[in-house]
This record gives sequence, structure tokens and C-alpha cells, in this order.
Amino acid sequence: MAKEVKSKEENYSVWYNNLVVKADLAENSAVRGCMVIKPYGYAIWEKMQQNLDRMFKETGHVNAYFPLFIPKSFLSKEAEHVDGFAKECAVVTHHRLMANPDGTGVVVDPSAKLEEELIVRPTSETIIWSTYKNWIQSYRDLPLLINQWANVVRWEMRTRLFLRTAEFLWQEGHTAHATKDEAIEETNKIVRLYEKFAKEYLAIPVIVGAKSASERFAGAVDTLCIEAMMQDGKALQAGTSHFLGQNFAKAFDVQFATKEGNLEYVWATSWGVSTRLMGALIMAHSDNNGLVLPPKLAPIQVVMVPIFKTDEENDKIMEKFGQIRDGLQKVGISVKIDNRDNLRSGFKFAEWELKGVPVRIAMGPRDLENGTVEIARRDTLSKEVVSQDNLVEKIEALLNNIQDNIYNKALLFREENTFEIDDYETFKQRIEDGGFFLCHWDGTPETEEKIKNETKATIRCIPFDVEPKEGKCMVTGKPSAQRVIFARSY
RNA sequence: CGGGGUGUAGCGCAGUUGGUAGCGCGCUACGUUCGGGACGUAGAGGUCGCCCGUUCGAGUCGGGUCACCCCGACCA
Repeated sequence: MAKEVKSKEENYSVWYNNLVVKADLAENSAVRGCMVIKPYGYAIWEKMQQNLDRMFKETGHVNAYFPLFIPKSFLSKEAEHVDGFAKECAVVTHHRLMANPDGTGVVVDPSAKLEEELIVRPTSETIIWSTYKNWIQSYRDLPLLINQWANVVRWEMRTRLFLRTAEFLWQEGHTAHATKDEAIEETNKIVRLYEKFAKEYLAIPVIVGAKSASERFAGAVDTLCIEAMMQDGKALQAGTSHFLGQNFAKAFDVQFATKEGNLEYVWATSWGVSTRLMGALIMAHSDNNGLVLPPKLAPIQVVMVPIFKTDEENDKIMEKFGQIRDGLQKVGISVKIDNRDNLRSGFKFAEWELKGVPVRIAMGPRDLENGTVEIARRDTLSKEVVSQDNLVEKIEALLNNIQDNIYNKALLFREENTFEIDDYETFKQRIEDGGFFLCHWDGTPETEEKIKNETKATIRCIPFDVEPKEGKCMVTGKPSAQRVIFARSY
């Protein structure tokens, strides 16, 4: 009998547990909401990293690394940026411990107080721009296209595994350009890169657009984003790309000599995606049997499970499995042979489904006799017995098929849960069931605020890829240039 | 920081009017099993979140405290 699994609305943690657990920090520790990423979960993050990193490099970016600690004074140089992050910073005040005079453990050594406190980076704009000041003198130094893979800390009031942990891993790109247009182009290029990554690797369709003023990144002139729909109809911001204008250049005095010999401030962008993508992956695709991983990100793409009674049968199956594995590995498919002898095959089936392995190959005495294998696919849970001939080609095709199918399923779900609504009362009712709502909005923060307060829905983005059609704001009736996307979000 | 809830074995939970600490899963050993989460037998595993109080006696009653979860404010 299959074990009953909680519905995803109740609790994702059953299958989160394959990937990540909440950090078990000491009792009374002030740190909340840190996560331990388990090897299996980290392997998925590594695959994301590898592919994103390659895409960044293909578009002319290079990696660098900047310090974890940021002097407090750096953070105060860009006014809006301070406002945005000051409330959630971890601050280092001392640099030494000493034995507790009462003999119990250690205490902070009061004589080791830092002259200037250090902030654990919540994002690296400030320390990077104070460095760029020294790297940029001439238009010949531009554009400067740098990315960093790092951890950051944001002391959130409330944390949520994967979606809002206190410490998370991410990549942050920081670029400097000679012209406004070039910086805007970079901002667009990256948001489109993220869109492509989401589609082709995460198998998640996303809406590309711009944030409204109130949802904008602290210190940005314009924030572009990709927004994904989770299976409960809520939106998840999966990546952002900011056009920073000359705000940081002015705050950190980064000027360059133009070809004509004038001094000008550089134009900046910053952009990032984080381990939040892991949460997106899970919430977009999982079913009641556990995770469903897209083949391109699955640490194990094919698992092989033997079905046997005797050691002799097992030996024969293992020999066949070895041959199949070698064939699959030759074309770059990652394979796991599950030869644990203390578990029955049915248990293994369920376990690998919980882990989201895209394809399972089972082989038993019957298959040995007939020259067949049983192939099961995780996305549809269907299985079929096929001949062992051309197995590598079959599996390759199947993995591609699964990747596409997962994407199409998510796309269909989003389309079925996206609605055009013109009447605010209808909107208030329908928002309860989740989904994306394309509505007219008068463009004012006041109306946006009112809708948020009354419905908990926010403007996810002003979408780029829909034909703008004029209309009237669903709340105020004032003119609207185009529909924007409202949704409740994580 | 406001509102609600929960702390008992690795995990999930029960524990009656206060009277020797329980169940399921998991774990260890052996045996039988093996085409969708097997079964039997034997075993290991607990300062009942913490402190104070009431009592002959507290998992249970009272007071305090800490932590976690959910809903808000904040946010990728």
C-alpha cells in the first residue's frame, strides 16, 4: 500500500526534506531560518550554477569575489539603499572572545570592540562600487561586466525555507557602462537570460516585466523581473535585473573620462537569482508522490532498480545494468544503480519518486528472459515494457520529452489560471482562488496600496510581452495604458 | 512586535479524576520474503522544552520563561 502523503497545500516539507533541512542551531541562538542544504539538494543548485554561469560567460561576463564584510559607512552612502536594507542587517561589533570570568564558556571581549562596525552583506552593491571607483577611469575600462557567486544575509522578521531564509546563496551581477542606453540594454539582456534559463532548465514559464515603483529594488531606477506561478496560484519572483541609473556611481563617485575628454558618471546595473529557485522548482512541479525534477537539473536522471529473488538473478541483472549504465554515461546521462539488498523494489520505486528522479528502469527475471526492461517516467507516472535494443536512444528521447512535458504542463496550468478582470468586486472574489489577474491600473501607488490592503494582492509586474491596450483602472476608473499582473505572492 | 497554535524516543503522535513513560514509523540482529511502500521474533532508544511553586507523589495542576509553527507588518 502506498503511504499517504500530505497535500502540498498542507506541507511541502515531506519532499523538501530530500534537499534541505532547517539548520539545527543551538537553543537560544538568535539566528533563525538558516538552512542546511543536503548533498542531493546542493547537487541541484550546482547544476543551476553551472548552467547559469555558462550563460553569463557566453554573454561576456566574468566572475570575481568581494568581501563578506562591509564597513557600516559604505551602506549609508546611497540613501534609498540604506532605507531598503538597514532594518535587516547582521552587524559585527567585536573581533575577539575571551574565557568567561565566572568559568562558564566564553564571552565577548569588551576590549575587542571594532572602531567601525561591519555589516554582513545583504547584497554587495556598496562594497563593489567602492571598488569599481578604483577600477574605472576611462571609457576604455567600460563596460565592466562582473558576476559573483556568494552567500548573503538578510535578517528577515519571518523566514521560510528556501523562499526567505536568513542566509541564502545567490549570484549577483554588477555592471558598469558608459551610456544609459547600454546599461538599459544590459538590464534587459539579463532578464531575458533569466527567462530562458527558467524555461529551458527549470521548465518553468515566467512572465517578464517591470516592477511598479513601490516594488522596486532599493536604489534602482527600474527593476525588471521574472514572475512564476506556483501550483497554489501564488506568484513567486524568481529573478530580478535592476537598472541603477547613476545612483551608485554618484554615491561612490565613480566617474570616467569620455572619448571627448569629459568626466561623466557611469551607468550601472545589478541582477541576481538565488536558492529561492529551488523553492520555485519544487512548488511548480511537485505532485503528491513527491518532487518532479526536470531532467536538465536532476542530479540523478535515471535510476535502475533490480527485481530479484535469488543472488543468481541479481548477478545477472547487475551485469545487464552495468552495461546499460555504461551506455547511458557515454552520452552524458547520470545514472544510479540501486542495488541495496535490504529493501524491496516497491519501496525503492516510491523512494526515487519522492526524490523526483525523471526516469526509472526496472529489470526482473521476466525481463531477463524476454530481453526487455520496464521504463517508468516520473512526470506522468506511466510505465512501459520495452526491448533492450537501442535503449540509450530511447532514454535520451524520453528525457527530452519529459523536460518539455513538465514545462508544457506548467505553462498550461498558468494559462488556465490567468484571467482578465475589469470589475474590482469580481477581482476581490476571484483573487481568493489564486492565479494571475490581468487588470487595468491607473498607475498610482495609492491605488496599488489600496488593492494590496484590501486583497493582499500586489502588482507582480507590468508585463513586456503582451500588446498594450488602453482601458480604465478597475478601482478608480481613471485611464490605464495597459493591463498589469496582480497576484498574491510568496 | 500584535493575533492564534504547539512543545513527550530520530520522525509523527497518544497519555483518563495527579500514582512505575506509551503507540506507529524508523533503527539494530536473525529468519522467512521479493514485478508497487513485506512479515515474524528479539533488542536499543526518554533529564516529558526550561525554571519555580502546590503535593506524600507532577507529563498531568498553578505561575513564569524559552523555542517552534501559522496569520499580519518586512522581504528575493
